[in-house]
Amino acid sequence: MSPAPRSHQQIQALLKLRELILSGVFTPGERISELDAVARLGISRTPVRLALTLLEHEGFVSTSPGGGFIVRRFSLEDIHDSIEIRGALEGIAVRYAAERRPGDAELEPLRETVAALDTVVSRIMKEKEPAFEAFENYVEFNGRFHEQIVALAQSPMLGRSLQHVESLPFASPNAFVQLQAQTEDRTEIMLIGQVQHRSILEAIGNGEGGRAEALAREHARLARRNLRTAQQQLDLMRQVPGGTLVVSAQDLNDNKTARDAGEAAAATGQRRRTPNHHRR
Amino acid sequence: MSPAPRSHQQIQALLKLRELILSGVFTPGERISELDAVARLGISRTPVRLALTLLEHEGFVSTSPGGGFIVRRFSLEDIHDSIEIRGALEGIAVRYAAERRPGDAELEPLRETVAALDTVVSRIMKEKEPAFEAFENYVEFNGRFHEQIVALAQSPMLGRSLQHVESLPFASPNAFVQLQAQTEDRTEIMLIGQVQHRSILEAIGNGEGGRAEALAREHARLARRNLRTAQQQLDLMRQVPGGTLVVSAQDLNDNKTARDAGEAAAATGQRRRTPNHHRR
DNA sequence: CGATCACGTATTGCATACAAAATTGCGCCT
DNA sequence: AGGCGCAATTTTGTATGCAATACGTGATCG
Repeated sequence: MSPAPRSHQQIQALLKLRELILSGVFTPGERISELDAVARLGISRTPVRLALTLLEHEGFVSTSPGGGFIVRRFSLEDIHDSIEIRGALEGIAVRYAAERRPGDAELEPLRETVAALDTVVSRIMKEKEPAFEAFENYVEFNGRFHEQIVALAQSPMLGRSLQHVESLPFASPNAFVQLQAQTEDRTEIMLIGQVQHRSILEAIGNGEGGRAEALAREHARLARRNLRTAQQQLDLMRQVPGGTLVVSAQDLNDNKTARDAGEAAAATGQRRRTPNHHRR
Repeated sequence: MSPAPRSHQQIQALLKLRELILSGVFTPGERISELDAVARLGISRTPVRLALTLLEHEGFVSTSPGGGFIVRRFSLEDIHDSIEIRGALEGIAVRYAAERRPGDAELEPLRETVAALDTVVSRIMKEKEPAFEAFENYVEFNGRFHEQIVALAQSPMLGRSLQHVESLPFASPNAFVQLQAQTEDRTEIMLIGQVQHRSILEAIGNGEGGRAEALAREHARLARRNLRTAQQQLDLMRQVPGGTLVVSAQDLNDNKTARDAGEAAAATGQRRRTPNHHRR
C-alpha cells in the first residue's frame, strides 16, 4: 500500500538493535531480554527475536546459558586478530586477482579508485588543517578499493568470509580512518597506505600474486598501528565503530569486583536477571 | 521435567533441515517454502522460520527475491576457495601458537595426537586392505589435531572465523578423508599429511611462526588434491559431506535448459513458485 | 488473436496468546 | 540462624490466526 513500508520489521529491528549496541546503550556484558527490546523498539517479539538471533551470528551478542542474550565483550586482542584475519583474506583476494591476470579493462575501475585516492591523500597532506570532508572522501574511496579487490578475486566464498569478519565493525577497512585523522603521524600512515594501494594495484597488474598477498597483509597491519594509538588514549577508542564494545582487562576486573556475587552466579551458568527493571 | 526434551524445536528444525539439504532431499536451486518444511518436519512455522534464517547465515540457503528460501548451489571453485580460506586461517592459528612459545606441558596434548596419528597412519599403510575402522580413527585424531592447533592460538576471533568457514561441511578438515580411503594414492597423501602434521608440531615447538604458517597452508592444499580426484569421478563427490550441494557447470546448464522459461522468470527477479506441489 | 487488467489464491510476515522453564524470594524446617 | 525447598512471577519458547503482498490465471477489450 504505502510506498516504502515494505521495509520489514525484522530489518528495522536488526538495524535498531545494532545501533543500540554500537552506540553503547546496551553495555557489554549486559543481558538483553526480549521484552526490553520489544518495549524499546515497539516491534513485536517475533521479529525482535529473529533479529537477536541474527545479531548472535554476526557476533554482537551471545546466548546466555539459561536462554536470552548478552552483549558480547571484545578485547583489544580480538580487534587485533580480526584485523589480521581480514588481512589474510584480502591477501588471498589480491593473489587470486593477480593470478587471474585480469585485462586492462577489468583493472580500470581499480586504477581510477587509486588515482582518486592519490588526489585525496595529496590534498590532505598539503593542508595543515585537513578538512573533515577530505577524510570522508578518503573513506569512500578506501572502501571502494577494498570492495574492488574482493570483486576482482571473483570468489563468492572469499566475499562471504570477509563479509562475516567485517560484520564486527572494528574489523572493517575504514574502522580507524576517522581516528587516524586526529593522530599526529597521520601523514606518515596515509603515505604508507597509499604506497601500498598503488603497489597492490601494480602487483595485480603484473600477475605478481605472492607480492600482492604480502602487501595486502601488511596493509591491513596499518590498522593495527592505529589500534595501538587508540589503545594509549582510550577516549579515542570510543570513536572507533564498535569501540564501545571493547572492554580492556582493566575494565573487566572493575566490572567483576563491582558485580561480585552476581558475576559469580553468572559464571556458574546460572541465568542472571536485571534485578528491578520496571517499564511502562 | 523430562530428561532430554529440553532440546528445543528450533534445534530440531535446524538439524533436520540441514540433514535434508545435505542428504539431497532438497536439491540445489530448489525453493523451500515454509509450509513445505513445516509439513515435512511437523514443527510449527516459527521455529522452522528461525532455522531457515540460521541456515541462510550458515550458507546453505539464500533468500529468494520475492521472499522465501532457495537451496544454494556450490561450484567446485567454491570448495577450492573454502579450503584455501581454511588453510589461511589455520596458518594464522599455528603462527600465533608458535609465537606464543607455549610450554612443553601445553604442547603435550598435541604431541599425543600426532603420536596417535603416527600409529594409525603406519597401520593403514601396512595393510593392503585397510579396515574401515582405521580410517574412522584417523578422522577422529585428525579432527582433534585441527581443533588443538586452533585452541593453541588462543584467539576467539580466529575460532569464530574458522567455525564459520567450516559450517559448509566440505570445508572441514575431515571432509575428504573418507573419500581418500578409496583412492589409489592414499598412502602417498597420508604420508605427506602426517609429515606435515609432525612438522607443524615441530615448528610450533621451536617458535618458528612463519614455517608453521606455510606448512598449515600447504597442508590444507592436500584437500584440494583430493578434490581434484573427486572431480574426475563425480560419483565420488557424492560421498563428500555436502557433495550433493555441488553443481558442476555442466549440470547447471542441464538444469537451465530443463527449466527453460521458469528459470528465465526467476532471473528477472520474479518469485517462482513450485507449480503444483500437492502434499499429504 | 494477442495483450493487458483484474481477480482469486497461496504464501510470506507479524502479532498475540498460550504453555513451559527458570529464577527469585519467602517460608519452613532443622 | 542458616540452609533447603516450594511457590509465584517473570521470561523464554512455540503455535496459531490474521493481514498484506505477490503471483498466476482467466476474461475482456483493442
